[in-house]
Amino acid sequence: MMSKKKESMGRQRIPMVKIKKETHRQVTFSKRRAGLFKKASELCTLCGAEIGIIVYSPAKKPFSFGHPSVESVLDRYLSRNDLSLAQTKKPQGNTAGNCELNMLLTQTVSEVEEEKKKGQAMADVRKGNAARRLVRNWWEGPVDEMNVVQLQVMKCALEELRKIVVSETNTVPFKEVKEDVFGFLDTNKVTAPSYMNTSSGLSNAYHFGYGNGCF
Amino acid sequence: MMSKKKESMGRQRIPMVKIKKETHRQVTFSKRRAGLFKKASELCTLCGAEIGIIVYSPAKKPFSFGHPSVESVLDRYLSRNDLSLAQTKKPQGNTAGNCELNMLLTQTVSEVEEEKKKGQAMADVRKGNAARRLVRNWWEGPVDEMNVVQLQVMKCALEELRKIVVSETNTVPFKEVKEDVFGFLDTNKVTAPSYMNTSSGLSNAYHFGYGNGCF
DNA sequence: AAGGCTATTATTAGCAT
DNA sequence: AATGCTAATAATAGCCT
Repeated sequence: MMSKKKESMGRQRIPMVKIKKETHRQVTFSKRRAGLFKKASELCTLCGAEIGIIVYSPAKKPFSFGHPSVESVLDRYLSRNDLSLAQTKKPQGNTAGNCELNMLLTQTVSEVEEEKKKGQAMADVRKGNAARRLVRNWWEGPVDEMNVVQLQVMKCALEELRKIVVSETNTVPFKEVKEDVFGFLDTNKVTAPSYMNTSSGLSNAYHFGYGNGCF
Repeated sequence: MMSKKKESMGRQRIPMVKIKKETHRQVTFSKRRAGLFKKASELCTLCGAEIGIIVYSPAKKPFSFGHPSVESVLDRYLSRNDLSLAQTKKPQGNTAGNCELNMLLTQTVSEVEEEKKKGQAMADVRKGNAARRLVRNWWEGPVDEMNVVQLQVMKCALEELRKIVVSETNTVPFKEVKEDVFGFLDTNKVTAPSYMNTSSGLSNAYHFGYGNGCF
């Protein structure tokens, strides 16, 4: 009598490696992309978060999700409200400061690595800064190209920054930071450190790198 | 013998609305953010996708995920390096241009609508320009959202401006200085990289809006 | 390729630490 | 705030249509 053994074999566990079969990969991409966006949507609703997601399919087609809009989120991210280094760091006290510095350095290293790969060292040499910025502002240019007013403002900003640096330095044990930061160079991760917070030079976001073993 | 009824009541279904309890919301945010990033990571691995995610917590803290890096993905998105645009649309010739214009207008309208909702008409009125720039800077936001450092810098800048107004108007081409330094009072001058000028609704990504009913 | 359909695996809500 | 636990819900792999 008809107990067909199984209507389907149901969900099967799959190995976390790139799916080889082209068609299969495409299907999985569509389904999981939808799932990802749904998760994002729920996070927005439940927690009042603002999220921007950009996905490039294996075929290089772009997909995006945004709340309240992709632009508003990118906007905020790119304009680095982060002279706010202070804002995010302050509340935590020194342990957090340690972590934050660690993240900042880690991210910088990551950026450097990527820039090297892309062979775009040119733009960086000018500043003696390996990490190129997506968004450039007048104060990022050569000092000798600034006008008097800009220089004044810059001076003021630097003084404020110095205050922060000094106070941070007093509370953060450098040795520990150094170890933490360079520790990840030992791993063979290509793109990013493990599931760790990193603060990018571009807006001090807590950044989460990609990696198969990370999750 | 003590079969404790339940070790836990297990996962409970929760309504898809903003979680009211602050602490609870924070916990959920952390857990689900991790889940979201994991999903993204898996999508990268399984399908070879490139993904950039930016999340702002309810407390406005930024978090990001990126593969190969947030910057590379945003960069591509913003500059519309995406081949799909050129590939699928270019061949069409002027119909494509038409489409692009349409998208630009649509995007602009969306932005205006959003600005209105957010009650930030100010920035637009100031310019008498409906189309807001993608990239904004911290000093363009409400003063009460600035942190101490930002306020200090802003104060400096304003003082410099005052000096100019008071004593240098006659000798210094005010207009020029103003545009250079206080570009933040006129976003036209600030920051926008060349590729931002290009029209179109910001890359023709397939976009998925936020909404409870969407998923 | 885009939607259903389960049987399974994966994620996570509520608690406890 | 972060981690561990467990029962329950949610996502989805493999098939079909």
